[in-house]
Amino acid sequence: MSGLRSSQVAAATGVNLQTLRYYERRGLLAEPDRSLGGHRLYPEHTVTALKVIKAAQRLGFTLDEVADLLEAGQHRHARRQDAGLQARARARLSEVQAKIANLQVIAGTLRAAVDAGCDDLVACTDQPCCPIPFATIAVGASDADPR
Amino acid sequence: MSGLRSSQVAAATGVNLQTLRYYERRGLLAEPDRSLGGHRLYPEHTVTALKVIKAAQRLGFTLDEVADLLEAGQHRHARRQDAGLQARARARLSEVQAKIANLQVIAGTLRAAVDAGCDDLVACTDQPCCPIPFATIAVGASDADPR
DNA sequence: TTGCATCCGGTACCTAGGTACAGGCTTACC
DNA sequence: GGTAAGCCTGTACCTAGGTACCGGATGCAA
Repeated sequence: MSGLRSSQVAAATGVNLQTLRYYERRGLLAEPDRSLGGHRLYPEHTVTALKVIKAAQRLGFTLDEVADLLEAGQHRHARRQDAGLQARARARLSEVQAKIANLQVIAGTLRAAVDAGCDDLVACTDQPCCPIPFATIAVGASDADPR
Repeated sequence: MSGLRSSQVAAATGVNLQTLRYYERRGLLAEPDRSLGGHRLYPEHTVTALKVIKAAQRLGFTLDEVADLLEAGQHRHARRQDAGLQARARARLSEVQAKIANLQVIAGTLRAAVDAGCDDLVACTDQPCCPIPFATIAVGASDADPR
């Protein structure tokens, strides 16, 4: 009985060895078979699974969401209405679009600050000669992920 | 001798009371005067300062950067070449633009996934009939803030 | 002066996604 | 069989930006 050793999987995917175990704890990776001595022996498709996980992360899904999506893919029947990749992708898409819109507002403000030549946050805020309303700017348009 | 009590400042700015002390520890707020019993008495302009801090945060600056910017605004001479608001705003602007570009790639991919009707991450990855290359998608275009 | 709301400092905890370390066992190769 | 590399579990730590809790002190009004 054979399989990939954890360092091989790590090397093949660029994922840290500790992270592999972390994903296992989080339920993203199935528990692999073990050697007689207790060492993990991964099946080949684990490499694919990790690539999928990383791709989904790059699309902005959290690890919890990725776990749900993988789960939903397994037993397709008896799953919640909005658990499918379709619905999640649509929801995620509108989040990403909202984020883009926020960032465009922010970019516009930064450009204005540069163009106006402001060089002191507090002075600009106190005096109305500065065109940038620092005290009230872009409320609710946080750069941070709002999820 | 008077001034605003911490709860008044908190209420006026929507900032948590603990956060006020946190900002003081981080050097974002000057240490205020105290009552005889040791209670903080804030000057009026602290409210403005907090609004500025929150605005700068919304523009995507970290608290460390905000502290630097406030510092730089105080003693304008003898400061580093790139410490000014101008330079920082320019740098931040290009970061924001890069982030927008990344998100646009991600949005495009999500749209493709929705249009193609994929509903199973792993199946889509294994079979080449799916137009979405989950295993190789948008490498380096993480949604996470790359700073 | 009593009573209650507020504030104090210090410390611990939270999210998200990992990463590192310690001490001991296993595997592989010569 | 020896030995070095690799792997095991468990636990602690990291970033960033806060938030919560505790026991005790203070402020203020009646």
